[in-house]
Amino acid sequence: MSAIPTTKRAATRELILEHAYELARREGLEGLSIGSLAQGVGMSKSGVFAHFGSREDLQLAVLEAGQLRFLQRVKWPALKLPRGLPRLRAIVSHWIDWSCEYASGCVLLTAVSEYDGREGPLHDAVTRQQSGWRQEMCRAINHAKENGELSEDTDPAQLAFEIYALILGLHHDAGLFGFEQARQHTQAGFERLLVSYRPAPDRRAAP
Amino acid sequence: MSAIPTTKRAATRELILEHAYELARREGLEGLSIGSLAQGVGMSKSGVFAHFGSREDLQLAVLEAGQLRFLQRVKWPALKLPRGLPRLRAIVSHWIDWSCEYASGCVLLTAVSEYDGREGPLHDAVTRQQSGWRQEMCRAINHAKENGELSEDTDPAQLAFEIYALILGLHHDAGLFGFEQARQHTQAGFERLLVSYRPAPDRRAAP
DNA sequence: AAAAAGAACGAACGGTCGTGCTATTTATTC
DNA sequence: GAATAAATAGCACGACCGTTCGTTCTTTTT
Repeated sequence: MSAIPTTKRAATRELILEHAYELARREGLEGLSIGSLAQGVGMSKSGVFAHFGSREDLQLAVLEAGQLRFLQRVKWPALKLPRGLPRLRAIVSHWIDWSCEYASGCVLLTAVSEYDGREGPLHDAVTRQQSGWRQEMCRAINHAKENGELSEDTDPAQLAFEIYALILGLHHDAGLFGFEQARQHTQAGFERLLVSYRPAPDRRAAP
Repeated sequence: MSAIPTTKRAATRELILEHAYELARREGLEGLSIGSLAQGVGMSKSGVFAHFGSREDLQLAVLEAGQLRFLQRVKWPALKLPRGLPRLRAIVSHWIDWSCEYASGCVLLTAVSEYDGREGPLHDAVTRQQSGWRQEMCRAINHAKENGELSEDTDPAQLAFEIYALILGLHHDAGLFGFEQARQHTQAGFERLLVSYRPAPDRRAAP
């Protein structure tokens, strides 16, 4: 999944992070405890602890691991498609798949609500992560706009917000009311957005 | 804020719940600890504890208190307006105000992400709460539809989902990127939704 | 084979948690 | 004002938390 570990140390660190990521998906980064993590990987608490200088560093590492997974599941495959609407559609499509992969518990999203009110390294990391991704969404939207696939007066930040909102709705509803319905609402909402932002047809060419 | 307490017991219970609600807004229902709550109200842990048979019952009480506050801030004022689009607009407007009231930390929303993966009384209460509110949204949308203020092929559940998603986006962005921008995006998104669901104009009357 | 380095263990610390118990104080009722 | 009931305090328990420290076992280097 990532680079081949060179040292034994890096290998077990990777193993720990894998378990930690799964644990954090269920319990959140705040609910991630070293004790249960150690039990999960079959090590002692201190053995796990030694790989990260502190719990906070462990949480930061898990956050980063989560971002890596997200990017390689959502962003990278979309980069193969041409800029503009196809790539934007791919991003949203992969994003929906990613969100549906497991019923509930996206580490990155949970981290937002866990740390947006506090301060510290984790808050900073989450903020950096989120604004970075939002920026990428804006870029993808801008490409589509430049291609003439979205209306000229499209506000990229506004559309990015609306897309993000749909994904949040997906997470919300999937956990509460079930998957399929949530997925359909999200997809329908996205299509509706695209219609809403569709460029005005050329006056002369209207059917 | 609520009914006048008759007994001393009910009075201090109310007082505790007020503090607990504020605490849960910052820490979530899972982060709500009896120790810090007791310190907040100036009582002993056991004194506070005695008012609720268990921590779980305390959490349930806080959840209910949160819902009461939400309804009387968002729903009840909107009931004064006529059914249909005016009332729907009022609901969303009050909802946005409610969401912006404090930077971050809506007990009801936080509770969703805290309990949608687990099971137990809290999960059940949250689910009941959320599906109840969604149903109310659908009813308000249906009124507007019956008034001819929304397109005849409006899917109430779909629109309710999209409105809810916008509010989730508001919470998300407000905590991360600041209030004003988030509020504007939310309001603009809602207006865009209304345009998108506007009923088709009478063929003969088009300007 | 001897020596140095690295990784994991196990026990323990101080702290906080929720939750029972038993007093003691406070309010209500006669 | 005394008697009774309710409300709160105080204390202790066991569990879990993150963290530290010294030891042991394994691996690599000399």
